[in-house]
Amino acid sequence: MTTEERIRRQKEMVEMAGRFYEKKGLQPIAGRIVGLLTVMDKEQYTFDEIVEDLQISKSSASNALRLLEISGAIDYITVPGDRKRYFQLKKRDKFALIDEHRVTLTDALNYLERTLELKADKQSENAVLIRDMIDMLNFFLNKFEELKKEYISQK
Amino acid sequence: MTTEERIRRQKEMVEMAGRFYEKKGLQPIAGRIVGLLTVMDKEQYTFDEIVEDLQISKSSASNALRLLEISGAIDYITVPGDRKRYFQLKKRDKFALIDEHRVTLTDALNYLERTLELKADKQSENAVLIRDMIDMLNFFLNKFEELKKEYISQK
DNA sequence: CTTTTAGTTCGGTAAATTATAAACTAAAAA
DNA sequence: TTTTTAGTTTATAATTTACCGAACTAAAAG
Repeated sequence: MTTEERIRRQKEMVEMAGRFYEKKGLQPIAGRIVGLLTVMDKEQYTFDEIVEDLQISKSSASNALRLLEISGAIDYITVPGDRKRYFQLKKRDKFALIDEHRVTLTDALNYLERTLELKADKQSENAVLIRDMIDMLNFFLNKFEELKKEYISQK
Repeated sequence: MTTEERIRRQKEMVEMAGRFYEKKGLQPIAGRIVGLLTVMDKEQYTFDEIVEDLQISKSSASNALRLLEISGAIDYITVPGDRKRYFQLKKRDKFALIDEHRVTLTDALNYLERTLELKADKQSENAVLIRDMIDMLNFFLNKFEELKKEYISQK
């Protein structure tokens, strides 16, 4: 693969990544920024480079960058004697992705438990289904921690 | 807890459930409908009951119900000699919730694999992080199936 | 044949979201 | 001191989403 070919494909991938992050609730421009910082070989981008590469306005960039920093997706470094910020993907624990899912499942578990409590007839079809799901969620959530340990020790 | 107290709390719970499903991408009214069918003791609702209970227009109800049926969240039964549809939560496999997460994680895995392939320097910080995440996702996704089997056999 | 029932479809609108341009600011450079 | 840099803020435009009312329809009931 030539360098130009690689860069072309990477730019396509930034778009795909953007849509991927949009589905997770990011606004389009924020998604593209995360895509850019994840997919391209360059790992630090200045404000102006982001504006230029994604062809967006400075205000959109400013807004999205602020949001992404608050939410912990990105951060930036500075170099002494250089006023620019160099934005980069926040180096997260590799378990972060899995842990997010664990949180979502825990939320679901809480919602289902509170719902079951309020059922007049705990033997109704829905109540039984809810109880089954609660039971299964508990099983999986407990195993999560075990799996993490197993994974770490195996390395 | 008196019956009125229970119903009052259940109605509060329908709101909470609605917001819960909104976060999953459902529009507000669709979320409330799923909440209603999940939380309340009544397990089948007619079109008019939904319109009445949630205080929404017929068109909003029609729209949301169509969407929810297409997406497989609800279905309805009919009774011979009765033109009404009785909407209910689709009785899904209790693993459905877990399986959805598996699909999401698989999507993430694909995205990361395609991204890693395009990296010029596979030893760059991001590339190494991406490889670690891919490795861990593979580990967890494989264990998922094992866990399902373990859960089923233990019952 | 007319009326009622059980919704569906269409057109419009209000509200929310997303993005922009332009004015502004604080710090550094000239 | 003036100018430039590196953004931020503000006001607004454009787009999208969510919802409603009203007209409509197909089947059943009267």
